Amino acid sequence: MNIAISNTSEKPIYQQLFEQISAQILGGRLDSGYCLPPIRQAAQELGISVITVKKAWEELERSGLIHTMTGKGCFVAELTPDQKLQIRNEMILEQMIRDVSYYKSFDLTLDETIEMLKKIY
Amino acid sequence: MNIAISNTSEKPIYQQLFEQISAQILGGRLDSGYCLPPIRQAAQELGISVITVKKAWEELERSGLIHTMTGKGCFVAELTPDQKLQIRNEMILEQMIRDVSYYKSFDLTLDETIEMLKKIY
Amino acid sequence: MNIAISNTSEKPIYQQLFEQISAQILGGRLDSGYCLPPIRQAAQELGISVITVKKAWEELERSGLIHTMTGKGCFVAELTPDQKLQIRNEMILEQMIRDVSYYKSFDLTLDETIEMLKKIY
Amino acid sequence: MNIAISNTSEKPIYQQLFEQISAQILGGRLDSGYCLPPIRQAAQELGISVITVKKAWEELERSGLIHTMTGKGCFVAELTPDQKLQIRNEMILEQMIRDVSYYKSFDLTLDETIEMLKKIY
DNA sequence: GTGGTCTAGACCACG
DNA sequence: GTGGTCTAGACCACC
Repeated sequence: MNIAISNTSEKPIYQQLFEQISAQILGGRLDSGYCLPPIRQAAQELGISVITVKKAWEELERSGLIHTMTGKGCFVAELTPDQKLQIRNEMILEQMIRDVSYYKSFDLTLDETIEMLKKIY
Repeated sequence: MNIAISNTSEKPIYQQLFEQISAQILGGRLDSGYCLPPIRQAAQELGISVITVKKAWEELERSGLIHTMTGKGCFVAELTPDQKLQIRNEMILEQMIRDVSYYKSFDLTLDETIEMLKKIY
Repeated sequence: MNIAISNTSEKPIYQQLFEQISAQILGGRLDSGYCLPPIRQAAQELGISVITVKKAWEELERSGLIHTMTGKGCFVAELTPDQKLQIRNEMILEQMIRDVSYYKSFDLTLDETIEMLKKIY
Repeated sequence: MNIAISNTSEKPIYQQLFEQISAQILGGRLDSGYCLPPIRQAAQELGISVITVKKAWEELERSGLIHTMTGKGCFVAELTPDQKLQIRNEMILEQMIRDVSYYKSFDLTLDETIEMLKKIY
């Protein structure tokens, strides 16, 4: 549970959780078959509500990244590296399309965008 | 009022308004001194609530892009091209920093980011 | 809101809600653009919790049957009769596949199944 | 013990066990007087918990399909073919009534139901 | 022990 | 007014 929750962020807590765990699974930092901590334990460790954790877990399951076995726990899904890469790229692409439409509304060119990106990275 | 409002977007309407007008001002499509339409008229034209328009106007004023003169209307602020460019870049940078932190959480490298951007643009 | 909730049923309340409203939308008894009652009102009318209603509404949105507009309400999605028919058949088919696998485990033949169905209908 | 347990299924494991053994008994694949394996052995073979097996056995006994003789084991009950057929049909009918009520909620006619069934079988 | 459901009630953002 | 999020706490089913 290497998770950082920001209460001040504009992003809902459950979404922060979802994104960070997604990234860990898709990046191979959480292996297939790994058992996530019980929602009550995770909630306590992170200092948030059980329900908030559950909501994040539900999103993960809906995305096919974990699999819940009632009474046993929640396990990281069995995904091939290819599948992981594809899901990762879809998630990023979906977000990036929104980002680019914002940049474009300011007439930001591709070159300008790349230049700014280089500074930030 | 060349504005496109999407009811299905996840973005709040007032923010869509704010972003589009900001972009028009900073891109020179709305000249300094131009008088924005009265909020009631704008609301009617766009088919949205007066309160929503007012909120967008307030945000614009807070950003220094327009200036409200009670009883007369809202006018685009007098800004030099340099000032406009600077505000524009700040707005974009602020957003891009958030975007990049999202990409990074998926271990997306700068090169990968640029490659995906090129496809989207 | 022509809904019947059974507290004794083994089915979760939110799922009963989801299924019944799905059926009403797909069957044309709730027209496109119709505004569902506010979740608080629906909860009160049905004598259940706001959260339970919300969960059902979320499932409906996830299935593309309704569209939520924060601050305005939840509206039945614009779907062509063809789209409705397709979604309906998919929902039924998904369930029927499970049903059939149960029948088959008892060596129930297609003819026997049809015969029993005729009696029940 | 020709049993297939699915951990990914939404159905509880004990119920999967119950249904499959019921079907085997009622279909004559498990003869009257046959001694079921000890729950510990069954649990080990299937890779599930002893408690889960015990719960399935209890359900089977409650349905009159097996008979437990403490210290000796669990034996398939003595049932005439007619009795078996009747119990089988009751079990199926009970389920099918629920299934049909679901189909009917979508205004699925008997003919449509039969047509879809034929495709699935 | 685990997750699944339902409850009541609070606070915030949006229109 | 609307929905969106988060909270605490209860009860149940499953393992």
